Formats: sequence, C-alpha cells, structure tokens
Amino acid sequence: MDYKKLAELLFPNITKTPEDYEREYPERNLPEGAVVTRIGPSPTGFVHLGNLFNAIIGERLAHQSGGVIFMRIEDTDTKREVPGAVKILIDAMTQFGVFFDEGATVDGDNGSYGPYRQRQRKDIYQCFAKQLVEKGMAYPCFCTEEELEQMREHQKENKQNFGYYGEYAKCRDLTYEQIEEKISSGIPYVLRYKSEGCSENSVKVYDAIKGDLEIQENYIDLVMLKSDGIPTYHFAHVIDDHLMRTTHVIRGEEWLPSLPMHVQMFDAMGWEHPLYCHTAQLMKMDGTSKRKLSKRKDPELGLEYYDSEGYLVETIWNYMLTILNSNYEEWRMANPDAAYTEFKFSLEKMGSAGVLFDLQKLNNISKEMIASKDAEFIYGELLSWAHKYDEEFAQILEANKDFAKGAINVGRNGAKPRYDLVTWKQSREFLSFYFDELFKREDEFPENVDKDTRNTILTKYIEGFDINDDQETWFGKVRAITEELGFAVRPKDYKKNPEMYKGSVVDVSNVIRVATTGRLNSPDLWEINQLFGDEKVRNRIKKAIEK
RNA sequence: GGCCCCUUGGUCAAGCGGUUAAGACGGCGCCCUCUCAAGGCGCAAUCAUGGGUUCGAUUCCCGUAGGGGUCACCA
Repeated sequence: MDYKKLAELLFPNITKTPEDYEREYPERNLPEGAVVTRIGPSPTGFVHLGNLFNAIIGERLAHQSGGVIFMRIEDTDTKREVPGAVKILIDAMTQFGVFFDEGATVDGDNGSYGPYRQRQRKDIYQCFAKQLVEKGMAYPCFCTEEELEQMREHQKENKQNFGYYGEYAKCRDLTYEQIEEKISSGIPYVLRYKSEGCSENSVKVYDAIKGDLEIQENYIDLVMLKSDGIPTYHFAHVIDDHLMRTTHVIRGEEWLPSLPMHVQMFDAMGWEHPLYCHTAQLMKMDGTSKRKLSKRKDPELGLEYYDSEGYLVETIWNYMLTILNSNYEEWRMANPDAAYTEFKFSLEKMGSAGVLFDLQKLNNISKEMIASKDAEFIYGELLSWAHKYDEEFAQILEANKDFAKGAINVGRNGAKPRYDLVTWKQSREFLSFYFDELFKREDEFPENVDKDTRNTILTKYIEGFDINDDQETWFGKVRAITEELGFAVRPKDYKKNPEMYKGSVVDVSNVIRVATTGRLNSPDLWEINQLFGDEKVRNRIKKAIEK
C-alpha cells in the first residue's frame, strides 16, 4: 500500500506540514517550573462544580508558578453545543474568581497559541492526521453504525472485549483501490488510529495525583477524526496539548480508562506527554451509598445554585481548597486573614478518593467568612444578591440603608460577634423582622403565659419603656415586671419550685421578644430596641397587645 | 462481562513499620445565659476483610469484598 498516495487521497487540501505548526507554536518562554494548564469545557451551557473544582486546581498551579492557564473550548460535538454557552462559561468562571491568561473569549481569542475553539482547528488536526496516514499508522473506516452495533452485540454474546480491534477491525486491511472506490461513491468514513498495542502488555504512567499507574496497553483502533473531519476528544487532546505546550493536564478521573489511548498517541506522534493529574470525583450521599453528583438530580452541582443561595466567592474557594488540599484547613487556622493566594497549593496533598460534597462544612465556612466582614461589605453583597434574586428586598435595603447596616451589625460589636448569617438567601429571612414591610409574627407567644397576663406584661413594659435606658436599667425594668406578676426572676428558682411561680423571667422576656421581633429567638433585645428607636419599639408592642 | 480507580469515625481527613490513631464539620452532654447565635469544657465515633512479609502492621505485598468509573463518529 502506498500510504503517501492514500494520504493525498484523504487530505488533498492539506498543504501545511507538522513542522509548520511546530514553528508557529514554539515552546513557551516561561520560568523554570512554570505550569501551563487549561480547562477544556464543552459548551453545553451547564457549568458545574466539577468545572470549578478543576479550574481552581489549574488556576493555583499556574499562577503560583508564574505559568499560564488558558481556556480552550472543546466544541467538537456539534450536537451538544448550546448557543451562548461560551459566554455562560466565561461569565461563570469570572464570577467565581477564575481568570484566564489566554484562551477563548466571548467574541474571539486572546493569546498566540490559538485558535482556542477546537472546531476552528480542523486543519491543524487534519495535518497531523495526514502525517499519520502517510506513516501507515491511521486508516479510513467505512463501517456503519449498524455494523458497529452488531459487532458489539457479537462481542457481548461471546464475552469478548468490546471495541474495534483485531479481527473486528474490518477496514484495517482495505486496499487502496477499495478505499478509493468507496470514497468516490461518497460513502462516509472516519479515520482510525492503527493500534499496535496488545491487551497483554501494560504501560506505566505517572499521575501527579494518583501516583504510579500500571495500565493495560491500548489495543483499540480509536476514532481520530469523525466523518465530518472533526477530531474526537482523544485526538484533539493530544494535538492541542502538545501544540499549546500544556505541561499539566488536569481532568476528572473518568478519563483514566482512556489514558492508554492518549499515551499511545503521544508516543505515535513522537511527543512527550504532559503530566497527568486525574482528580477524584465529587460525590454525594444518596441514601446509604455514595454516588457521583448528577446533573439531573442534584441542583447543587450547578454553579448557579451557589449564586442563588448567596455564597461569597471567597467562601467557595476556601471550601474547595480545604477539600482539595488536606493541609489547607490547618494553614487557614494559622493564617486567618491571609489571602488564599498565599497558600502553597500542591498536587501531593490532594486526595485520590472521591470526595463527598459537604454542605454543612460549606455553611460553616460561609458563616465564619461573613462574620469576619464588616457591615458595609455585607450590606453591599447582600444588596447585589437581592437585586438579582429578590427585588422587593433590594428595594427595602436601599430605602433603609443605614438601618439595614445597623441590623446587620446587631450583636457583632463585641469580642464574640454573632454568627447569624450563613448565606444571603438565609440572611434575607433572618433579617426580615427588622423591617416593617417584612415583619410578621412567626412564633407563638409562650404557652404558659395566658392572654391577660401577656397583655399586662406588654402594657407595663411599654409604660416603663425609655429608649435612653442603658442595657442594665432596661432589663431591670423587665425584672421588676417579672417579680410583680409572680414570675421568678431567676430561672433556676422556677426550675426548682415551679409550683411557686407562674413562670420565669424567660417567659416574660420571651413575651416581649415575640412582640418586638415576632420570634422566640433573636439577638439581644436591648440592642434591637436601640436600632429601632422609641416609636418603632412602641408600635410593635402596641400591635401585639390584643383587646 | 473486560479494564481501571478508590477504601482510617456520619463527613473532610492527619498518619507514610512501633502513636493514648491528630485536627475540622456535624452529633451529644455540661457550663455561661432573659431566648437564640457565638464562646468554654467534655463525650461518643474510624483503620472493609482474609492471608502473608516482619520481633511488630493502619502503614509493605497478594487475594476477597464493597464503592466508583469506563468500554461512542460525547466530552
């Protein structure tokens, strides 16, 4: 077989040579040890946690080493492409704090190793494919979907390994004449790599996360180019990451099974493969077993979820870094105020087992993060969240700017600040009672205080109320009412001798609390009163007194 | 079914041949306390399993089980 002739038949329009591209995309001029990596999302319009997970690893690795991270759009599957997905992708990454040095942008490219959209790289792939055909290492395959389906059925029945290989690789030994005839009669074909591998052999590959891997050699004649001339992931990965001079390939471990194909292809091209970093999958508890997070079942897989719940980007990063690097949490405790960029991220500290996504832990980090911010900042973030998700609340926040900041700050001035706010969505609920527009009685008055007594408490309270009282004086008055009405001033006394009292100061203050805040649980009442001012306090109490 | 990856408390995990097997989240209890949040103190809870190697295995090797992934002209 004259492979040169076959190559010309298959790729008559390809005139550039691999050498041309090697010259066009030279080695990068970067400092020693600089990491070049990328994220390669498909433009499906859905940006999930896994994308962010891997992007964060890449971002840290690249930027802490003086390297480069770029975005390459893997749009080889036209069927799955969603219009506008690139913008969604870039916006999401930007929003979550991942910035790229080069790569695809909304309306083009930025960088000298492009194009960064794989469909635009068709000629490049074909050039290298042509070279492989010339060397007799790739061949056209005319098998139809039905034939392949039958092949799989047959293999299944006979308990053989699935795939296009050996005796099943029917198109492998087609003559030039046969190929020419099929092509001239317009039969579609794919280009397959002619694998010389054998399932008996194994190859060793070092993975920066998993360690030494011993994997079965690839013996399948994988598809390099689909019938439309666009490459499959496998071929595109090899060509792109070589030409774009990627040093680290960070991707999910679902790629592990095809790793043999990739190293085989790199060998075939005569190139060194990049350092592979296969990350563990994000899991979720489902009943009693762990499972991979699923796009359909788990809303928290979509990045959109974290935005709508209202988490700080910083919180997400802190959580991600704690599950990504086992020593991050320790470092964070030692350096509570340091920026995460000061942490030295390392691949060695990454776990290789699947990680269960822990919302409680995330919330804990979020709580602490918000507690460390000042009211001005919190107000700003809360407001921009509200503009996006709850315009009514946004209007209220804007109309009561200083009051809102005061509400945020209740209980946060002392040495032990409150940790009330977890997410913006939750904050909206938590803070709602401060605002008359949103105020409503959410909890019932204490049951052991009858209606008349309750009204008496509230009436006496409002009679003696003076906004200028300091906290001690104010509570002294509550105590006085407590005593006067036959309640125990000290809760312990009531506990010891419940028959001697109607209740305790707890009940009395809870009556006042529910009247003031609509809730049985609230931050310090005196502080709330100070924020409210005389009129508002009196109004709330008056409204609570039932005739 | 083949192949591959993974396995320390409920969760994230430290450990890298000899430890009372860290720490964090969560849970529980106590303290503080007018409620809640926070805080302080404490408690419970882990080496999947069987065989080796070794004076000694959570740690090294092999098997088994369990979990996960993957076997497309999807990535």
